[in-house]
Amino acid sequence: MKPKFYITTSIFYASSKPHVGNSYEGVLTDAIARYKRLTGYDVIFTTGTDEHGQKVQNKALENNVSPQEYVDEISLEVRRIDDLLNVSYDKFVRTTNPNHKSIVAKIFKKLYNQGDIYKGTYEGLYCTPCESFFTESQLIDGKCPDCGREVAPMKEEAYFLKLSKYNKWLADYIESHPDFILPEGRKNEIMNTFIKPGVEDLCISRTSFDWGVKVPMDSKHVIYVWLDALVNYITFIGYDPDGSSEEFKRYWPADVHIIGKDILRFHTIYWPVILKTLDLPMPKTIFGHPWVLAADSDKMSKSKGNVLFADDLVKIFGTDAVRYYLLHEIPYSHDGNISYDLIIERYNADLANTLGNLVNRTVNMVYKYFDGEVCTPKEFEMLDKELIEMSKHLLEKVEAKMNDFKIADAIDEVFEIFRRCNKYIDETMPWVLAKDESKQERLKTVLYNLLEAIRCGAVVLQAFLPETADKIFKQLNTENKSIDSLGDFKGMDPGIILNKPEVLFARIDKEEKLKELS
RNA sequence: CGCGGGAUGGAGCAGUCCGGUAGCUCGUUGGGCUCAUAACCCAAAGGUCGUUGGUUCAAAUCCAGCUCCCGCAACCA
Repeated sequence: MKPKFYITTSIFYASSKPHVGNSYEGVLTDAIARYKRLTGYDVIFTTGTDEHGQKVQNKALENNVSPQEYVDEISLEVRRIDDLLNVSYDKFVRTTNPNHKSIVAKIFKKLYNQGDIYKGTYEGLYCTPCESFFTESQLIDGKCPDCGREVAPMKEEAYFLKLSKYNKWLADYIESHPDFILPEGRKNEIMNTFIKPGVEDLCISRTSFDWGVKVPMDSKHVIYVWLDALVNYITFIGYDPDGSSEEFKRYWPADVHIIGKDILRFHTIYWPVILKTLDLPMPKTIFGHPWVLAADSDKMSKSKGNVLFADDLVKIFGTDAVRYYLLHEIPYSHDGNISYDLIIERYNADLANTLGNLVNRTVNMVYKYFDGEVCTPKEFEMLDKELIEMSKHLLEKVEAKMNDFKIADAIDEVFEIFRRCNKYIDETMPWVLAKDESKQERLKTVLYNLLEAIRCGAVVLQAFLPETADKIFKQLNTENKSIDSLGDFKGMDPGIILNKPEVLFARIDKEEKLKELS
């Protein structure tokens, strides 16, 4: 039986359309999921939308639609963009799902019954017209930040999760599991900022709005959205306090939650405590990825007018170009930039020149010299060794990078092969061999080596640029796409006729394109 | 003194833990080649590694101070 691998994105908060920075998470997670499938894992990959809460309710009101109609639309949009990016999720979860809601209520009740949730009083500064509590630090000139009116101290009944009780346990757990929070810098941040100072009990009910899961037996309270959202990781694979599904038993705990660095706190403090109270094992890793910022290193925001949307980028550059940019150009642990200018640079240099042109010139030569036929290689030389060895050992290099979540470096290992191929062509000069009748066998071997090296690269590329990998296989006219075919450098079958060369990535005239886009 | 991250040739990054010729991709310039998408290959120019001081035979790397940038410090998710 295949080993299992459960991977998730966070679920996107359905208050507005996701920009390319938000979509990044899906692509990043998808690359890992595809890689794991490719390397023999039984993968389950979930993503989705988080649809309750005050902000959603307000947005719906602004748009004159019901909250449900509002989230239906956003959720559909999120899924449409994920699909456009070839994000290969197995389940698209939505927190408005009835089963999910009923399990959330059950969980709440269970924790209440066992004393991990208790009824207490919330004290804060309250603005009556706005029906909202604020903290001291949120106030503007001591007044309500929304309407500017006076606020008054108020008390209200509320439910709390006993975080404080688990503070020590959590600190120990994080310290003794170095891979629990990655990258390491994030772990330190969480420990120093929140856990070492000590966490207070968390208020997990709200009364100022009603778009959410009702607290069982106390229906004027709505369950805090984060509790609702976090448990999606277990409810959608069949967790039930009264008896979980086989699926749940097989896949939980998650192998990795891929989330944005901004919500690390919720995933590394609240989530582990919730799991602990449910007596469930912890996810193996929580990976906090960086942000994708606009070119000037600014956060994308409507007011700044620097928002890029993934679907627009796909229209202009194609799915794999966008995937490539996101996967290869965003650094491992700190924020990266994106702009038309930068995308075009990467597109031309890596996708069009290094990869596209390589495939094109190689297939062309096979046509020109042997009518497209793949010939049996018979005359190897020392010169071939480096290329062959690189191809044979590609997987182990990629594997090492992937295990550290260094996706960009993993892709680069693949492109290293393509760069080596281009160099190999110069070294062997097939066009010179072609003119010499006595060098035909050598020429066949050179071309075979090139085709096979490209095929090896394409096999791994399936994890990152699935569409492009398929196009390459099609030109090579091979179905030999499995990871097992990488070991012996014999994956191309002699005798087959390649398909006619097709341009994978047409070069973009940068000036012209930028002009067109502005 | 709130906590943390960052500052490396024109751009984006690696190297910093375990001091010892500053590396990669791109861009620029020159050359080569002609199978190919003005592509590919080779070479060169370009950095006193934010700043000041310290330790050392030797510091991008260790230590201390300083400057600038960015996150976090919300009962919004």
